[in-house]
Amino acid sequence: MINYTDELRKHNLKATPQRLAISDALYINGHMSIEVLYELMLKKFNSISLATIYKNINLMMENSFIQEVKIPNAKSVYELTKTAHSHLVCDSCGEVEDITIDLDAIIDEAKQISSFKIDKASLVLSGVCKNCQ
Amino acid sequence: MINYTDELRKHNLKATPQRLAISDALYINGHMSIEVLYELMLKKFNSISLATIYKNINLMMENSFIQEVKIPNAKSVYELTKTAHSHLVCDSCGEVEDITIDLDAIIDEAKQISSFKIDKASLVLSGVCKNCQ
DNA sequence: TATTTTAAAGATAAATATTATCCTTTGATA
DNA sequence: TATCAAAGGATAATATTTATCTTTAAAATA
Repeated sequence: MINYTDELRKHNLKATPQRLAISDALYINGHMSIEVLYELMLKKFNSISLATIYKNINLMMENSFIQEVKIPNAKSVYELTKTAHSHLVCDSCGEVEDITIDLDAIIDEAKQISSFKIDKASLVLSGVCKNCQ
Repeated sequence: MINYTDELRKHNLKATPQRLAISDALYINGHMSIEVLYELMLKKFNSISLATIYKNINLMMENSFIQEVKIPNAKSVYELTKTAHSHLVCDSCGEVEDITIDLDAIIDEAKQISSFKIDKASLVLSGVCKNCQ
């Protein structure tokens, strides 16, 4: 188990017990929706407020400690910020997995055929996971 | 100007004036949020209900007549369904543009390194558009 | 370590966004 | 043109997210 105290502070976030628990939950589960995260946090802090979840998620995003992953036909999930990567989503069970694919060639191609200055690529691949096949 | 009557019917959607107007608006504007679409439709039908917008957007999505585009840090926009393509988003003005890039190589790579059965790829590139540079 | 300061937590109200319901109207088919 | 299922409008009900206010606690500092 990692202690996220320093990591939070590096992102200008006070290391409160609630934030440490959110960090742990995201570390363990990888990707969580607001709803699921709230349910889980309620087990640890029986009086945690939903507003606390929202405030922390928003602040953690502003400070780049976590990131939102928008998924086709599903609610957003959140993950700890790590090196750039893409996502795999199971259309059957909803499971979200990280996958690292080099998108440089794609980005270069896009730069050539468009007039945009491109600096980020977000790729979500949908399909059926091993378990659901 | 295209007449979407037949196109709607092909997707099992009755061709009502409201739906024809929504189709036209999406054809002309390319990508629109619920909010902007509603504002625009109000100019044409001064008593159109917001519920009508939602009901139609949802039904049109179910029937694959339109598609939702989820964008990082912004509200979803909707577009008429066309052949598979990716999107470019301007972080400055929010403009969304279509871009066609072959993602087959990427999908093949993902298939090899994961245990998922992959059937769809959704790519959103972010940057700064010509106008905002 | 005690004190002070500032920010976060909790409770809850308010604001937004989305969906459901019910009645009226209308598009599509015969 | 008559019929009927479906769509529209009005609006209530839910769901989601944000704001406000008071209390509590993290972290800086004396």
